Amino acid sequence: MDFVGSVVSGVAALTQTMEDGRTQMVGLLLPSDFAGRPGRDSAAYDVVATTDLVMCCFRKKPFEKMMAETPHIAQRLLQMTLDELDAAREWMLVLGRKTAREKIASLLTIIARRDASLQLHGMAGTLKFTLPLTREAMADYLGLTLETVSRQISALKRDKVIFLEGKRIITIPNFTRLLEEAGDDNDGGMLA
Amino acid sequence: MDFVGSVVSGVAALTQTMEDGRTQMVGLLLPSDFAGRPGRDSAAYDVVATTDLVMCCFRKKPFEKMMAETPHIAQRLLQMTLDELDAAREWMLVLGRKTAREKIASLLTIIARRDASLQLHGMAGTLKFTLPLTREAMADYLGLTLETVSRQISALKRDKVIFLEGKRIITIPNFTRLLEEAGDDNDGGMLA
DNA sequence: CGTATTATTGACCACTTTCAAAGTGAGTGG
DNA sequence: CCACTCACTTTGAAAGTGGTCAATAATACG
Repeated sequence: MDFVGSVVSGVAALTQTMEDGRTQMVGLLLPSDFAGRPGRDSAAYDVVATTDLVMCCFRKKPFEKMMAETPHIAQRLLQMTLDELDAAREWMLVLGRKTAREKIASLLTIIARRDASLQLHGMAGTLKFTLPLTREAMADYLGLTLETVSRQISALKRDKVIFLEGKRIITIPNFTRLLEEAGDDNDGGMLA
Repeated sequence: MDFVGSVVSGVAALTQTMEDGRTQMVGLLLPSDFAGRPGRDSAAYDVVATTDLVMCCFRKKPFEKMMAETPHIAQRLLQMTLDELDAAREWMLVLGRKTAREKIASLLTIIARRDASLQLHGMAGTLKFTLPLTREAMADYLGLTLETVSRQISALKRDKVIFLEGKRIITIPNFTRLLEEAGDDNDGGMLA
């Protein structure tokens, strides 16, 4: 990886894989997210696009030079890295302590929020968005099997927490209900 | 949290807790680790000492001032944060995809490595160290119950991967064997 | 259309959890 | 000094969640 850059549209995944093939997604790059590690040469993870993807890239060397010259940029980058760290740690709670159903609900919550902020509309009323991940990618993100993902999505549909059009388009009639299902009773004041 | 600082001796844990009491450790602060988030006021997690703890602290305000004036420090901090991010992501693989036995072995691996680098000896031959965590703290780190932790430690002992003196002092006769048990067949060149 | 990929569903099984009981050990006070 | 207590740990049996294997269905694509 000789580049750094940020996602313009589409979705990419950072994944780690064990020798026997078990894989875990360790980061999800949605539009506006930054990728790459200034000051590092090692590519610690695999980065794979899960949809068509447009990124805005810079060669790493000039970018690092700019960083050294502009303290403000290093500061900004530190803030973004701290945000990523927060996201990773929140995800550790999901992976370690939530049930399969809660995991699915948590993922939908994240995607819904990101989509809402991108579309510049709030979280009130019904939300509708396209899942940018296959069931398998969701499973890799959640530490589940794709069968379990499928079953839990069916269960959430049966319980009317979500509605599906086709396999990818999801409607959420009541976001608060989804948050409850995620075990995140607290809505974090994001209902704005 | 009006301080930042680094651990001199002892161990502290960063934990996140759900309303119903389920808790997940999201970071382990061992000697030489840094704690605190320059530029942030929110304390996103609980920080609890799990042993007697000595830290070297700075008030956050003057520290941030120093950071703004000394670009080198911001750079260093970014590197440390990237390291933490790597550690968090490695842990996501553990939480999401490893079995209980592999999880225990992975944790022992980390503690053994940290202890070795602190004691300034390599990973060859037999290693011996004190577990700085209760079974419950280990369970919270690994996303398991304390009973499962206890059972798996007993199993590793039965299989002679580890030896115990009392409940806290662990001897590892063959580190490579432990790595295999952790599912990390690759030793990362740390055998030095 | 036919083939390949992705998704759903079912039956069965394994691993981890839950609930419960008993064991260990350090520290305290009689 | 010993018995008592409390926290921590170990162990067992039963139950449950998610995994595995397998068949079927839906969708995309040539």
